Amino acid sequence: MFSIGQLSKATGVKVPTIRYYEEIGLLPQPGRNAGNQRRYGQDGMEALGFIRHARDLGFSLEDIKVMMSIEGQLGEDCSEVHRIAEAQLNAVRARITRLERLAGELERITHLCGHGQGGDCKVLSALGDHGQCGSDHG
Amino acid sequence: MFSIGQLSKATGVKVPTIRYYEEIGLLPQPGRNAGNQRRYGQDGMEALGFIRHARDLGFSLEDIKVMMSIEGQLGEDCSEVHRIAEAQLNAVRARITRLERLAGELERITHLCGHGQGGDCKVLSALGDHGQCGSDHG
DNA sequence: TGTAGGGCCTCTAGTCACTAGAGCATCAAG
DNA sequence: CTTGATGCTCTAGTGACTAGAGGCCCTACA
Repeated sequence: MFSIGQLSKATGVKVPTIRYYEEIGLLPQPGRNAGNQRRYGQDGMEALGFIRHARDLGFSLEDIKVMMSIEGQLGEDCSEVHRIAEAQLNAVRARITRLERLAGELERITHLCGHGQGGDCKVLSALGDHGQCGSDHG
Repeated sequence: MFSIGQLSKATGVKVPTIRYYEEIGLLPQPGRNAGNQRRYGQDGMEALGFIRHARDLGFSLEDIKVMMSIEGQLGEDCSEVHRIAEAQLNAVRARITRLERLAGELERITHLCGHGQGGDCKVLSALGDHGQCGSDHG
């Protein structure tokens, strides 16, 4: 039996975040001790570990809710989980592509700058004028 | 002179977003016509273009506010803008690195799956157990 | 047994960058 | 003169938390 603070330390999820997950129905309500404090068992630990890992992988809480509702069902239907995971993979890949273009553009922009020697700042004008961009980000 | 709708179409920034930028002091308050409707000139167009471009590059509105306050000052001090842009570049690069690790992990996870033929779902167990991860994401 | 301090409780409100909707006024075209 | 699009303000909602107030509880130590 862990207190919320012990659970927090063990999983790296902050105490108010754990309570928030409970509030939105992502974590089941744990038992309470005589003084109305939350007491978690191994299952609570595992559920929170699942959420934490999935959040690290960029899944939304909504996606996680769906996956958790599927988990533990008789003859778990993997196809929905698979669909969610693949959608997430595609989203991540798209984000990478976009960010790489942005990095290129930012690199170009920062190299324009003479580091504050005064005069007009090319960084600012580059930011102000999309037409100067090498690539078609955004 | 443009209406807010024309400005929106020209820049691709939605009408409520333009009003929001004005509300938080990012865009100067434009003039109004007899019927209290906003009327923008070329300067408004340019300011919004600057914001839009910088947002596309991932700058926060706070960063943009600083950059805009620097812009137009006598002997613009480029160093602050440069610092912001470089910090932004570093942040973008870090995000790319992280996302690449996530993509690898997601790829690994989705490939575990037999597409819903029943039985226990390895995607779910992979998500539940960080120890299964190949890399040290998150 | 008393007490000090941490941890825990609920509740409200704030964050960022918008987005949606209500309910009304105004504008431009026919 | 009417109609429908566009505009106005205001409030509230989004996601995923985070911060703070004001109080209760638990544990360790004297």
